[in-house]
Amino acid sequence: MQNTPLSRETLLPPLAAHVLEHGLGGASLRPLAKAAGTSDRMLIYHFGNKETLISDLLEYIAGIYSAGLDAGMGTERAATRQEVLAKILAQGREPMMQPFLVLWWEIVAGSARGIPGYKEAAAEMMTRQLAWLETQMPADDPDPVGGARYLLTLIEGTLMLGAVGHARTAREGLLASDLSGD
Amino acid sequence: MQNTPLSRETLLPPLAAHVLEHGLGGASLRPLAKAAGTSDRMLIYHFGNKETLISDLLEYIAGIYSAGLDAGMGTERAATRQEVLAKILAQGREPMMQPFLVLWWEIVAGSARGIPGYKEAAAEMMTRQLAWLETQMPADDPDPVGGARYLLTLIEGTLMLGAVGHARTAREGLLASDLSGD
DNA sequence: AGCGATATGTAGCAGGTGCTACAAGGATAA
DNA sequence: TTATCCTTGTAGCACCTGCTACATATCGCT
Repeated sequence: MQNTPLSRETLLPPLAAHVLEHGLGGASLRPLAKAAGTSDRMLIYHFGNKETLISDLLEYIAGIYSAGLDAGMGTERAATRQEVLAKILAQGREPMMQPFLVLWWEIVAGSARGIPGYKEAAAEMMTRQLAWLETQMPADDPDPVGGARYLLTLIEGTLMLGAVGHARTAREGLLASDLSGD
Repeated sequence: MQNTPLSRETLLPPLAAHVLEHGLGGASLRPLAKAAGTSDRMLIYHFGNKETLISDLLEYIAGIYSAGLDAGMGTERAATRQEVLAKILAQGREPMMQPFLVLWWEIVAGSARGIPGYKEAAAEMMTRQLAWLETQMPADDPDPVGGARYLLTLIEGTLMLGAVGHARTAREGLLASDLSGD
C-alpha cells in the first residue's frame, strides 16, 4: 500500500509541517501520525517514544531554519547597522516566517522550562542566527562581532515585543537609539 | 469542612502559585483543584469553564507582577542608562524571579499563537513594565520616553537569549553598545 | 523453498481530559 | 415551617493520552 518507505527521514518533513502549523504543545501522536499518513503505532516504532520524536523533530526544524537563513541571505551587503536591522526585521515580518516565529516562542518557553530537547534546539538556532548575522554586518563596522551580538539582542527583543502586541513600542525604541557602534 | 468560603478571589492565589511552579501548558483541572484544596467540579462551578479560569488567572498574575514591580522599585534613581539596565537585569537574575520568567515565556508563546487571554495579559504586563521603566530613567536623560522603549527592547532581548542559554551573547552585545541616547 | 529479520495493521489498556447529571447540605427569606 | 437559592460531593461520560501485545505481511538470504 505504501509507496514511500517509512523512516525517520521520510517522516520528519510532514511532522515538521504539522508542528509548524499547529504548534508543539498540543502535538499528540495520533494527529501527528495522521499528518504523516501513518499510525501512532508507527511513530513509536520508528522513534522509540514521543520524547525522542520531539527531540529529533526540533533538531530537524533547527536544520530547516539554518538552511532558510543561508538561502534568504541577500547578495548585496548592508552599509550600516540600521540597514542590517531593518532588513532582518522586514524579513521577520514576512507572512512565510510567521509560523516559524510562533513556533519559536514555544521553543523558547520549553527551553526556559527545561523540557528535554528544547534548549539544544533553541541554542542551536540562536548560534546559527548569530553566525549569519556576523556575515551581514557592514564591511566597515568597527566591531562586527560585538555588533552582531548587540543587534541580535535588539532583534529578539523587538520580535518578543511584537509577539505580545507591542511592536510599536519596539519601533519607537529603535528610533530613539543611534546604533552607532562606538 | 472548609474554613474559608470558596470564590474566585480565594481560589486565584493558590491557583497562581501552582501555575508559577508547574507552568500553564500542563495545567489541568484536577491538579489545579488539588492545589487549591477543592475539586475540578468546583473550579468549573466558579469559573464556568477552563478557558475563563485561565484568562482570569493570567489577569490575576499580571496584577501580582505589576504590584511586585512597584514594590521592588528602589529608592535611589540610577544616574545613567547603563545603571538602569544593570539594575533591572540584576533583578531578573534573582532566584525569586525565575518562576515568573519561566512562566513569562509560556505567556509569550500563548500570545504569539493567539490563545484567548494570553495576549491581553502579556500586553498588560509589558505596558506596566514600560511605565515603570520610564520612572526609572535617569533624571537628566535627553529622551526618557524613547529611552525606556529602547531599554525595554534590550532587556527583553537579553532575557530571551538568557532563556535559551545565550546569556553570554547578550552580555557581550550590551558591552559592544554605548547606550548613549543621542 | 524455508527462515529470520524488519515492518505494519488491529485492538486494546490504564490513566488523564474537560465537563455534566443528580442529589444533598445549608443558609436565607416568606 | 416551608420554599428557594447558593454551594458542594459523588459518579460518571465520552474522548484523548502514550504505549503495548499480538498477529501478520514482506523482504533478503541461504
